[in-house]
Amino acid sequence: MAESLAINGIDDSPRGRLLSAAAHLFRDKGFDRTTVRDIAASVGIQSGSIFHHFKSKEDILYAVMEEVIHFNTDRLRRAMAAESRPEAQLRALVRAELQSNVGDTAEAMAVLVTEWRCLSEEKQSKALELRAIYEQLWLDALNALHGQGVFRDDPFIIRRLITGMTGWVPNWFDREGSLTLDDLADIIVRRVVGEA
Amino acid sequence: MAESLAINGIDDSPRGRLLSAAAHLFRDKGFDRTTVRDIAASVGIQSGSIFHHFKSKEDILYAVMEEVIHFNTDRLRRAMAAESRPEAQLRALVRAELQSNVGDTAEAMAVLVTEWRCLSEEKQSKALELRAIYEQLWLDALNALHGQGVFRDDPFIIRRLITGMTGWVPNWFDREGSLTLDDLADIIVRRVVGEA
DNA sequence: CTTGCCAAACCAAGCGCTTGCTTGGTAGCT
DNA sequence: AGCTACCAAGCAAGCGCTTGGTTTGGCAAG
Repeated sequence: MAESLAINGIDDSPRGRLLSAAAHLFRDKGFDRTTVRDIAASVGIQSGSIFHHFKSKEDILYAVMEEVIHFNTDRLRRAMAAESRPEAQLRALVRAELQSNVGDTAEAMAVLVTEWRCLSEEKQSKALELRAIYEQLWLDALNALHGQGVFRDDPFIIRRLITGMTGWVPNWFDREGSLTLDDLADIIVRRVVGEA
Repeated sequence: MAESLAINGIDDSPRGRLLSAAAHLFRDKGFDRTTVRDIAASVGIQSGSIFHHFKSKEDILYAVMEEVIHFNTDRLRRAMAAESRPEAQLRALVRAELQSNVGDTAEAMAVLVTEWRCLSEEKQSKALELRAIYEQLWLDALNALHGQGVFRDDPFIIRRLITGMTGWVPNWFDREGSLTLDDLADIIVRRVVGEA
Protein backbone atom coordinates (compact mmCIF):
# COMPACT_ATOMS: atom_id res chain seq x y z
CA MET A 1 0.00 0.00 0.00
CA ALA A 2 2.29 2.75 1.19
CA GLU A 3 5.14 1.94 -1.13
CA SER A 4 6.69 5.34 -1.64
CA LEU A 5 7.33 8.22 0.80
CA ALA A 6 9.99 6.31 2.73
CA ILE A 7 11.94 9.51 3.31
CA ASN A 8 14.42 8.00 5.72
CA GLY A 9 15.50 5.36 8.18
CA ILE A 10 12.91 6.51 10.69
CA ASP A 11 10.37 4.26 9.17
CA ASP A 12 9.71 1.35 11.44
CA SER A 13 8.91 3.30 14.56
CA PRO A 14 5.24 3.97 15.31
CA ARG A 15 5.94 7.58 14.50
CA GLY A 16 7.52 6.70 11.18
CA ARG A 17 4.62 4.50 10.18
CA LEU A 18 2.18 7.26 11.06
CA LEU A 19 4.13 9.75 8.96
CA SER A 20 4.15 7.41 5.97
CA ALA A 21 0.46 6.72 6.21
CA ALA A 22 -0.31 10.40 6.69
CA ALA A 23 1.77 11.47 3.69
CA HIS A 24 -0.02 8.93 1.55
CA LEU A 25 -3.48 10.00 2.68
CA PHE A 26 -2.68 13.72 2.55
CA ARG A 27 -1.68 13.40 -1.05
CA ASP A 28 -4.67 11.29 -1.98
CA LYS A 29 -7.40 13.30 -0.32
CA GLY A 30 -5.76 16.47 0.91
CA PHE A 31 -5.07 17.47 4.49
CA ASP A 32 -8.53 18.76 5.33
CA ARG A 33 -10.38 15.78 3.91
CA THR A 34 -8.13 13.34 5.73
CA THR A 35 -9.37 12.68 9.26
CA VAL A 36 -7.28 11.51 12.17
CA ARG A 37 -9.54 8.47 12.11
CA ASP A 38 -8.38 7.76 8.55
CA ILE A 39 -4.74 7.93 9.55
CA ALA A 40 -5.27 5.81 12.63
CA ALA A 41 -7.19 3.18 10.71
CA SER A 42 -4.49 2.87 8.06
CA VAL A 43 -1.88 1.91 10.68
CA GLY A 44 -4.36 -0.13 12.72
CA ILE A 45 -4.82 1.88 15.90
CA GLN A 46 -7.56 4.00 17.45
CA SER A 47 -7.83 7.64 16.52
CA GLY A 48 -7.11 8.92 20.01
CA SER A 49 -3.84 7.00 20.17
CA ILE A 50 -2.35 9.27 17.53
CA PHE A 51 -2.08 12.05 20.08
CA HIS A 52 0.51 10.16 22.06
CA HIS A 53 2.87 10.64 19.12
CA PHE A 54 1.85 14.07 17.80
CA LYS A 55 0.22 16.83 19.74
CA SER A 56 -2.03 17.86 16.85
CA LYS A 57 -3.04 16.85 13.35
CA GLU A 58 -1.21 19.88 12.00
CA ASP A 59 1.97 18.65 13.68
CA ILE A 60 1.82 15.51 11.59
CA LEU A 61 1.67 17.61 8.44
CA TYR A 62 4.59 19.72 9.55
CA ALA A 63 6.65 16.66 10.41
CA VAL A 64 6.08 15.22 6.93
CA MET A 65 7.21 18.47 5.36
CA GLU A 66 10.23 18.93 7.58
CA GLU A 67 11.48 15.41 6.89
CA VAL A 68 11.12 15.71 3.14
CA ILE A 69 12.80 19.09 2.95
CA HIS A 70 15.78 17.88 4.96
CA PHE A 71 16.10 14.71 2.95
CA ASN A 72 15.94 16.45 -0.40
CA THR A 73 18.28 19.24 0.63
CA ASP A 74 20.86 16.60 1.43
CA ARG A 75 20.29 14.96 -1.90
CA LEU A 76 20.73 18.25 -3.72
CA ARG A 77 23.92 18.99 -1.83
CA ARG A 78 25.38 15.61 -2.77
CA ALA A 79 24.39 16.07 -6.41
CA MET A 80 26.10 19.43 -6.50
CA ALA A 81 29.30 18.15 -4.91
CA ALA A 82 29.55 15.19 -7.27
CA GLU A 83 30.07 17.24 -10.42
CA SER A 84 32.57 19.91 -11.35
CA ARG A 85 31.84 20.70 -15.01
CA PRO A 86 29.19 23.45 -15.19
CA GLU A 87 26.67 21.81 -17.45
CA ALA A 88 27.06 18.41 -15.79
CA GLN A 89 26.37 20.03 -12.44
CA LEU A 90 23.18 21.64 -13.73
CA ARG A 91 22.02 18.30 -15.09
CA ALA A 92 22.75 16.69 -11.73
CA LEU A 93 20.64 19.28 -9.93
CA VAL A 94 17.73 18.82 -12.32
CA ARG A 95 17.98 15.04 -11.97
CA ALA A 96 17.97 15.34 -8.20
CA GLU A 97 14.90 17.56 -8.21
CA LEU A 98 13.06 15.27 -10.61
CA GLN A 99 13.91 12.34 -8.35
CA SER A 100 12.49 14.28 -5.41
CA ASN A 101 9.30 15.19 -7.26
CA VAL A 102 8.38 11.97 -9.03
CA GLY A 103 10.64 9.39 -7.38
CA ASP A 104 11.10 8.21 -3.81
CA THR A 105 9.68 11.27 -2.06
CA ALA A 106 6.94 12.06 -4.59
CA GLU A 107 4.06 11.79 -2.14
CA ALA A 108 5.59 13.96 0.53
CA MET A 109 6.68 16.53 -2.06
CA ALA A 110 3.17 16.74 -3.46
CA VAL A 111 1.92 17.32 0.08
CA LEU A 112 4.55 20.01 0.59
CA VAL A 113 3.31 21.95 -2.42
CA THR A 114 -0.44 21.46 -2.26
CA GLU A 115 -1.08 21.53 1.51
CA TRP A 116 1.22 24.42 2.27
CA ARG A 117 -1.51 26.77 3.47
CA CYS A 118 -2.86 24.22 5.94
CA LEU A 119 0.08 25.08 8.19
CA SER A 120 -0.19 27.86 10.72
CA GLU A 121 1.74 30.98 9.77
CA GLU A 122 4.32 30.18 12.40
CA LYS A 123 5.01 26.73 11.00
CA GLN A 124 4.96 28.13 7.47
CA SER A 125 7.82 30.43 8.43
CA LYS A 126 9.81 27.59 9.93
CA ALA A 127 9.35 25.47 6.82
CA LEU A 128 10.19 28.46 4.64
CA GLU A 129 13.54 28.82 6.38
CA LEU A 130 14.35 25.20 5.62
CA ARG A 131 13.24 25.64 2.05
CA ALA A 132 15.43 28.73 1.71
CA ILE A 133 18.54 26.62 2.30
CA TYR A 134 17.50 24.35 -0.55
CA GLU A 135 16.87 27.32 -2.84
CA GLN A 136 20.21 28.90 -1.96
CA LEU A 137 22.00 25.81 -3.20
CA TRP A 138 20.26 26.23 -6.54
CA LEU A 139 21.01 29.94 -6.73
CA ASP A 140 24.68 29.42 -5.91
CA ALA A 141 24.97 26.87 -8.69
CA LEU A 142 23.03 28.92 -11.22
CA ASN A 143 24.96 32.07 -10.43
CA ALA A 144 28.21 30.23 -11.01
CA LEU A 145 26.96 28.85 -14.33
CA HIS A 146 25.72 32.26 -15.34
CA GLY A 147 29.09 33.79 -14.50
CA GLN A 148 30.75 31.25 -16.77
CA GLY A 149 28.48 32.27 -19.61
CA VAL A 150 26.51 29.03 -19.79
CA PHE A 151 23.26 30.99 -20.14
CA ARG A 152 22.28 34.65 -20.38
CA ASP A 153 18.98 35.34 -18.61
CA ASP A 154 18.65 36.27 -14.94
CA PRO A 155 19.55 33.24 -12.78
CA PHE A 156 16.83 34.12 -10.29
CA ILE A 157 14.13 33.98 -12.96
CA ILE A 158 15.62 30.88 -14.53
CA ARG A 159 15.39 29.16 -11.15
CA ARG A 160 11.70 30.05 -10.93
CA LEU A 161 11.07 28.63 -14.38
CA ILE A 162 12.91 25.42 -13.52
CA THR A 163 10.87 25.12 -10.33
CA GLY A 164 7.74 25.37 -12.41
CA MET A 165 8.87 22.82 -14.96
CA THR A 166 10.03 20.20 -12.47
CA GLY A 167 7.16 20.88 -10.08
CA TRP A 168 4.56 20.17 -12.72
CA VAL A 169 6.15 16.92 -13.86
CA PRO A 170 4.33 14.68 -11.32
CA ASN A 171 1.05 15.75 -12.94
CA TRP A 172 1.85 14.21 -16.32
CA PHE A 173 4.95 12.04 -16.23
CA ASP A 174 4.38 8.32 -16.77
CA ARG A 175 6.90 6.16 -14.97
CA GLU A 176 6.00 3.22 -17.21
CA GLY A 177 6.37 5.28 -20.38
CA SER A 178 9.28 5.35 -22.79
CA LEU A 179 10.53 8.75 -21.66
CA THR A 180 13.01 8.28 -18.81
CA LEU A 181 13.67 10.79 -16.06
CA ASP A 182 17.21 11.26 -17.38
CA ASP A 183 15.86 12.05 -20.85
CA LEU A 184 13.52 14.56 -19.31
CA ALA A 185 16.35 16.08 -17.30
CA ASP A 186 18.27 16.61 -20.53
CA ILE A 187 15.29 18.30 -22.17
CA ILE A 188 14.92 20.62 -19.21
CA VAL A 189 18.64 21.40 -19.13
CA ARG A 190 18.35 22.32 -22.82
CA ARG A 191 15.76 24.97 -21.86
CA VAL A 192 18.55 26.69 -19.94
CA VAL A 193 21.73 26.15 -21.92
CA GLY A 194 20.22 26.02 -25.40
CA GLU A 195 20.05 23.23 -27.97
CA ALA A 196 23.65 23.65 -29.14
CA MET B 1 -12.24 44.09 -1.79
CA ALA B 2 -12.80 41.53 -4.51
CA GLU B 3 -11.03 43.42 -7.27
CA SER B 4 -9.91 40.54 -9.48
CA LEU B 5 -11.75 37.43 -10.69
CA ALA B 6 -14.25 39.41 -12.75
CA ILE B 7 -14.36 36.64 -15.34
CA ASN B 8 -17.25 38.07 -17.27
CA GLY B 9 -20.29 40.28 -17.62
CA ILE B 10 -22.27 38.06 -15.26
CA ASP B 11 -21.04 39.96 -12.33
CA ASP B 12 -23.77 42.06 -10.87
CA SER B 13 -26.31 39.35 -10.40
CA PRO B 14 -26.58 37.72 -6.98
CA ARG B 15 -25.08 34.63 -8.52
CA GLY B 16 -22.19 36.59 -9.98
CA ARG B 17 -21.43 38.27 -6.69
CA LEU B 18 -21.47 34.92 -4.93
CA LEU B 19 -19.07 33.45 -7.49
CA SER B 20 -16.68 36.36 -7.08
CA ALA B 21 -16.72 36.15 -3.31
CA ALA B 22 -16.34 32.39 -3.40
CA ALA B 23 -13.38 32.50 -5.80
CA HIS B 24 -11.66 35.00 -3.54
CA LEU B 25 -12.24 32.97 -0.39
CA PHE B 26 -11.40 29.66 -2.04
CA ARG B 27 -8.04 31.00 -3.09
CA ASP B 28 -7.33 32.56 0.27
CA LYS B 29 -8.26 29.68 2.52
CA GLY B 30 -8.95 26.76 0.24
CA PHE B 31 -12.28 25.15 -0.51
CA ASP B 32 -12.50 22.99 2.60
CA ARG B 33 -11.59 25.75 5.02
CA THR B 34 -14.08 28.13 3.46
CA THR B 35 -17.54 27.68 4.97
CA VAL B 36 -20.81 28.58 3.31
CA ARG B 37 -21.19 30.98 6.23
CA ASP B 38 -17.98 32.73 5.12
CA ILE B 39 -19.24 33.12 1.58
CA ALA B 40 -22.65 34.31 2.70
CA ALA B 41 -21.15 36.83 5.11
CA SER B 42 -18.88 38.32 2.46
CA VAL B 43 -21.86 39.20 0.25
CA GLY B 44 -24.04 40.15 3.23
CA ILE B 45 -26.67 37.41 3.32
CA GLN B 46 -27.49 34.47 5.55
CA SER B 47 -25.80 31.15 4.93
CA GLY B 48 -28.99 29.31 4.08
CA SER B 49 -29.86 31.81 1.34
CA ILE B 50 -26.96 30.57 -0.72
CA PHE B 51 -28.85 27.40 -1.52
CA HIS B 52 -31.43 29.30 -3.55
CA HIS B 53 -28.65 30.03 -6.05
CA PHE B 54 -26.56 26.85 -5.91
CA LYS B 55 -27.69 23.44 -4.87
CA SER B 56 -24.47 22.63 -3.04
CA LYS B 57 -21.18 24.16 -1.98
CA GLU B 58 -19.41 22.00 -4.53
CA ASP B 59 -21.61 23.47 -7.27
CA ILE B 60 -20.21 26.89 -6.46
CA LEU B 61 -16.69 25.59 -6.95
CA TYR B 62 -17.60 23.97 -10.24
CA ALA B 63 -19.26 27.14 -11.49
CA VAL B 64 -16.13 29.16 -10.75
CA MET B 65 -14.01 26.67 -12.66
CA GLU B 66 -16.35 26.40 -15.61
CA GLU B 67 -16.52 30.16 -16.05
CA VAL B 68 -12.79 30.66 -15.92
CA ILE B 69 -12.03 27.83 -18.33
CA HIS B 70 -14.50 29.19 -20.89
CA PHE B 71 -13.25 32.72 -20.53
CA ASN B 72 -9.60 31.79 -20.92
CA THR B 73 -10.23 29.40 -23.80
CA ASP B 74 -11.80 32.30 -25.67
CA ARG B 75 -8.85 34.50 -24.87
CA LEU B 76 -6.42 31.88 -26.13
CA ARG B 77 -8.39 31.44 -29.33
CA ARG B 78 -8.32 35.17 -30.00
CA ALA B 79 -4.58 35.35 -29.27
CA MET B 80 -3.94 32.55 -31.72
CA ALA B 81 -6.04 34.10 -34.46
CA ALA B 82 -4.39 37.50 -34.12
CA GLU B 83 -0.93 36.39 -35.21
CA SER B 84 0.34 34.61 -38.30
CA ARG B 85 4.12 34.53 -37.91
CA PRO B 86 5.11 31.38 -35.98
CA GLU B 87 7.18 32.91 -33.23
CA ALA B 88 4.80 35.83 -32.77
CA GLN B 89 1.96 33.39 -32.34
CA LEU B 90 3.84 31.47 -29.67
CA ARG B 91 4.54 34.69 -27.83
CA ALA B 92 0.86 35.61 -28.04
CA LEU B 93 -0.15 32.29 -26.51
CA VAL B 94 2.33 32.65 -23.66
CA ARG B 95 1.16 36.20 -23.02
CA ALA B 96 -2.45 35.07 -22.95
CA GLU B 97 -1.69 32.30 -20.47
CA LEU B 98 0.32 34.63 -18.25
CA GLN B 99 -2.58 37.07 -18.31
CA SER B 100 -4.90 34.27 -17.26
CA ASN B 101 -2.61 33.12 -14.45
CA VAL B 102 -1.50 36.39 -12.89
CA GLY B 103 -3.86 38.95 -14.42
CA ASP B 104 -7.62 39.34 -14.44
CA THR B 105 -8.54 35.74 -13.70
CA ALA B 106 -5.68 34.96 -11.33
CA GLU B 107 -7.84 34.05 -8.36
CA ALA B 108 -10.13 31.70 -10.23
CA MET B 109 -7.16 30.09 -12.00
CA ALA B 110 -5.44 29.45 -8.69
CA VAL B 111 -8.63 27.82 -7.46
CA LEU B 112 -8.81 25.73 -10.61
CA VAL B 113 -5.35 24.31 -9.98
CA THR B 114 -5.29 23.90 -6.21
CA GLU B 115 -8.87 22.85 -5.46
CA TRP B 116 -9.21 20.42 -8.33
CA ARG B 117 -9.64 17.35 -6.17
CA CYS B 118 -12.45 18.90 -4.18
CA LEU B 119 -14.73 18.22 -7.14
CA SER B 120 -16.61 14.94 -7.44
CA GLU B 121 -15.20 12.61 -10.06
CA GLU B 122 -18.15 13.34 -12.28
CA LYS B 123 -17.56 17.09 -12.21
CA GLN B 124 -13.83 16.55 -12.63
CA SER B 125 -14.54 14.76 -15.90
CA LYS B 126 -16.76 17.55 -17.13
CA ALA B 127 -14.14 20.17 -16.31
CA LEU B 128 -11.47 18.02 -17.90
CA GLU B 129 -13.37 18.00 -21.17
CA LEU B 130 -13.48 21.79 -21.17
CA ARG B 131 -9.80 21.93 -20.32
CA ALA B 132 -9.01 19.54 -23.17
CA ILE B 133 -10.31 22.08 -25.69
CA TYR B 134 -7.91 24.65 -24.26
CA GLU B 135 -5.01 22.23 -24.43
CA GLN B 136 -5.82 21.24 -27.99
CA LEU B 137 -5.42 24.85 -29.08
CA TRP B 138 -1.92 24.83 -27.61
CA LEU B 139 -1.01 21.53 -29.21
CA ASP B 140 -2.25 22.62 -32.62
CA ALA B 141 -0.11 25.74 -32.44
CA LEU B 142 2.96 23.94 -31.11
CA ASN B 143 2.70 21.19 -33.69
CA ALA B 144 2.59 23.78 -36.44
CA LEU B 145 5.63 25.58 -35.02
CA HIS B 146 7.47 22.30 -34.64
CA GLY B 147 6.69 21.40 -38.23
CA GLN B 148 8.19 24.68 -39.35
CA GLY B 149 11.38 23.87 -37.47
CA VAL B 150 11.02 26.56 -34.82
CA PHE B 151 12.07 24.08 -32.12
CA ARG B 152 13.18 20.46 -32.02
CA ASP B 153 11.88 18.68 -28.91
CA ASP B 154 8.55 16.88 -28.68
CA PRO B 155 5.72 19.45 -28.78
CA PHE B 156 3.74 17.46 -26.23
CA ILE B 157 6.54 17.61 -23.69
CA ILE B 158 7.26 21.24 -24.48
CA ARG B 159 3.63 22.06 -23.73
CA ARG B 160 3.94 20.36 -20.35
CA LEU B 161 7.04 22.36 -19.54
CA ILE B 162 5.34 25.60 -20.54
CA THR B 163 2.36 24.72 -18.38
CA GLY B 164 4.72 24.29 -15.46
CA MET B 165 6.56 27.55 -16.08
CA THR B 166 3.46 29.70 -16.50
CA GLY B 167 1.56 27.88 -13.78
CA TRP B 168 4.20 28.61 -11.18
CA VAL B 169 4.46 32.31 -12.03
CA PRO B 170 1.68 33.45 -9.65
CA ASN B 171 3.77 32.11 -6.77
CA TRP B 172 6.66 34.51 -7.33
CA PHE B 173 5.83 37.22 -9.84
CA ASP B 174 5.61 40.75 -8.46
CA ARG B 175 3.18 42.95 -10.35
CA GLU B 176 4.81 46.05 -8.87
CA GLY B 177 8.32 44.91 -9.83
CA SER B 178 10.41 46.02 -12.78
CA LEU B 179 9.91 42.80 -14.74
CA THR B 180 6.82 43.11 -16.92
CA LEU B 181 4.63 40.26 -18.04
CA ASP B 182 5.70 40.87 -21.63
CA ASP B 183 9.37 40.64 -20.63
CA LEU B 184 8.61 37.39 -18.87
CA ALA B 185 6.74 36.08 -21.89
CA ASP B 186 9.82 36.75 -24.01
CA ILE B 187 12.03 34.88 -21.56
CA ILE B 188 9.69 31.90 -21.61
CA VAL B 189 9.45 31.94 -25.41
CA ARG B 190 13.23 31.86 -25.47
CA ARG B 191 13.11 28.57 -23.52
CA VAL B 192 11.36 27.09 -26.55
CA VAL B 193 12.89 28.74 -29.60
CA GLY B 194 16.39 29.33 -28.23
CA GLU B 195 18.29 32.55 -27.53
CA ALA B 196 19.18 33.21 -31.16
C1' DC C 1 -52.71 55.28 -10.46
C1' DT C 2 -53.95 51.69 -7.89
C1' DT C 3 -54.49 46.99 -6.80
C1' DG C 4 -53.51 42.12 -6.73
C1' DC C 5 -50.32 38.83 -7.63
C1' DC C 6 -46.15 36.08 -8.28
C1' DA C 7 -41.57 34.70 -8.36
C1' DA C 8 -37.02 35.72 -6.88
C1' DA C 9 -34.40 36.72 -2.93
C1' DC C 10 -33.78 36.33 1.57
C1' DC C 11 -34.14 35.37 6.93
C1' DA C 12 -34.18 32.79 11.45
C1' DA C 13 -33.66 28.66 13.43
C1' DG C 14 -31.89 24.50 13.87
C1' DC C 15 -31.12 19.32 12.56
C1' DG C 16 -28.02 15.62 12.07
C1' DC C 17 -23.55 14.52 11.53
C1' DT C 18 -18.45 14.74 11.59
C1' DT C 19 -14.51 16.71 13.34
C1' DG C 20 -10.06 17.21 16.31
C1' DC C 21 -8.96 16.20 20.55
C1' DT C 22 -9.38 14.72 25.78
C1' DT C 23 -9.82 11.64 29.43
C1' DG C 24 -9.01 7.76 32.48
C1' DG C 25 -7.48 3.55 32.42
C1' DT C 26 -4.86 -0.95 30.83
C1' DA C 27 -1.22 -4.34 28.75
C1' DG C 28 3.34 -5.50 28.27
C1' DC C 29 8.21 -4.89 28.32
C1' DT C 30 12.40 -3.68 30.92
C1' DA D 1 8.15 0.41 39.31
C1' DG D 2 7.92 2.95 35.38
C1' DC D 3 7.67 3.78 30.62
C1' DT D 4 5.82 3.37 25.97
C1' DA D 5 2.05 2.24 23.40
C1' DC D 6 -2.46 1.79 23.18
C1' DC D 7 -7.96 1.43 23.91
C1' DA D 8 -12.87 2.80 24.81
C1' DA D 9 -15.76 6.39 25.31
C1' DG D 10 -17.18 10.69 24.55
C1' DC D 11 -17.25 16.02 24.54
C1' DA D 12 -17.66 20.53 22.41
C1' DA D 13 -17.53 22.82 18.31
C1' DG D 14 -18.32 23.45 13.65
C1' DC D 15 -20.04 21.75 9.38
C1' DG D 16 -23.38 21.55 5.04
C1' DC D 17 -27.80 21.86 4.30
C1' DT D 18 -33.13 22.05 5.23
C1' DT D 19 -37.26 24.13 6.52
C1' DG D 20 -41.14 27.34 6.77
C1' DG D 21 -42.08 31.71 6.47
C1' DT D 22 -41.24 36.87 5.12
C1' DT D 23 -39.74 40.72 2.20
C1' DT D 24 -39.06 42.81 -2.27
C1' DG D 25 -39.59 44.46 -7.07
C1' DG D 26 -41.93 44.31 -11.30
C1' DC D 27 -46.06 44.13 -14.00
C1' DA D 28 -50.58 43.43 -15.88
C1' DA D 29 -55.68 44.06 -15.00
C1' DG D 30 -59.09 47.22 -13.37
